[in-house]
Amino acid sequence: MDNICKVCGIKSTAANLLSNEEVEEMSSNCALIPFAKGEQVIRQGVFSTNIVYLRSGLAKIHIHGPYYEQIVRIVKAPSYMGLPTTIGDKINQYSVTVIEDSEVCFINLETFRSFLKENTDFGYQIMMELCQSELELYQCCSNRTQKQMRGKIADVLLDFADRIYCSDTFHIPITQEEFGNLIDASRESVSRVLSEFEHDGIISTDGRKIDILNKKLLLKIGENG
Amino acid sequence: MDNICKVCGIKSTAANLLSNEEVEEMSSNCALIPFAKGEQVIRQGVFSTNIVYLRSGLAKIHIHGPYYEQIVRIVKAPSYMGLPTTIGDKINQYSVTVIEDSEVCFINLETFRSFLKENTDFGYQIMMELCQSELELYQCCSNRTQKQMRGKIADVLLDFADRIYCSDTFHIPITQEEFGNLIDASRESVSRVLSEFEHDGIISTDGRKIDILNKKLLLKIGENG
DNA sequence: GTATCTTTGTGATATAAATCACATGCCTTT
DNA sequence: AAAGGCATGTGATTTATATCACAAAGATAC
Repeated sequence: MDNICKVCGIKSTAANLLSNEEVEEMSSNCALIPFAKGEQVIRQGVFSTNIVYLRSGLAKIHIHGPYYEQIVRIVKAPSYMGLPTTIGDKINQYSVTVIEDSEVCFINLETFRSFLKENTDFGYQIMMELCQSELELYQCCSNRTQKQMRGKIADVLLDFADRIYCSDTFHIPITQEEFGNLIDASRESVSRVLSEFEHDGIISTDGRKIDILNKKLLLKIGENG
Repeated sequence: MDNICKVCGIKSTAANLLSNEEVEEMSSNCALIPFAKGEQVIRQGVFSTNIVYLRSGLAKIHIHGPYYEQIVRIVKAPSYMGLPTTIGDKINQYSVTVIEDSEVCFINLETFRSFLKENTDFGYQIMMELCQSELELYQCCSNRTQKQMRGKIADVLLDFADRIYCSDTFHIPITQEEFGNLIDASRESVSRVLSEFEHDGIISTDGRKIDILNKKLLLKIGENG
């Protein structure tokens, strides 16, 4: 059996705390699988059977709402996906779908659990990551509801530029419909505000391609709601 | 030194997994303090220095938003408060204020950390609780934005009845202004919908006292948004 | 017990954003 | 290359809810 995890250059911070024997054990209980844009990795409502690690690519976390499928957030690799729903609850409480071609590692849940129980450094690191993502959710909660559309759209554009693509020129990886579901707005409103931003010289667009021209103003719009 | 934690009848599930020696150590590094309604236990923006355990009472978790202080959720004792912001980040990312007279245990952070590192059962249990609260936040996120006022108000009333007070008759522990901040609505709208519910015979009110008369209908309003 | 502040109730008006409607553009499939 | 389907742009209209305004009722302080 080849020890694929050992040679993997993009292991998680937690996995780097595992011993050689543990890495080997992980390797034997882990599968690296390519996912094409649009394929679903975790499905809300079904049993969770594996830990999911997004090795490369980009994914959206989404959840059934009363009216539409709400996109809660967009996660960039490398990152575990859905830890709380996998280790905390038997049934997935939300879905994860890849929005760019990605690589996903499926790690056997029992193997992962045994690391948690036996390697306290590993457990501690995973716990820190859970804490971090919970804190981000709190932020999410208050921004989502108090800001108005222009502010929320500005925030998302800045998030793409700064966190996801690390460039002021990028390609929006979701449709305007999904963009709306991410910020709780209608597709039409997203389109209108984007046009408005372009008209005001804040961005330039070419299809899904976005160029941020006046970042300072965009930041200000984001702050003021 | 008296071992107050040993005789405490409402220890957390995690604390019940500690050894006698550990309980004794916790006892020596822990203070039980009464809090009066309205007093703040955790303040956003300052250093976190202790683990906070709400032993009895009721508290609200709130966070600065761009326009108002958003109440994220209401937590009933017994429960740890603000674990992610205490162990995950040095600076509190949100505030916790007691909304009924309560008892709070402050546990030394380093003591708690040492339990996490040395007692894997304890650590595992804390991790499960973190997972659980993160999942609740996801739910929060989608309900908060997709439902309209009547639905959100119905949900909160049902939550008070079923989770918080376990009775269809109860006293609302927050002002209508705060009620609004919890569901992202204006104070006036809350007042209006409550009047409406009373007029429709769904609830009866006497000041802050609420009696749920038609729970089935309330559930339906909550579901339909 | 009176005065002051806070909380609540309710009408009138304003407004952000949804919805509806339809045109246009773009990708994919054959 | 044509056809069909999905994604986008933009105007007109509707609607839920905020905001404004003020009165009444409770709570708290003096």
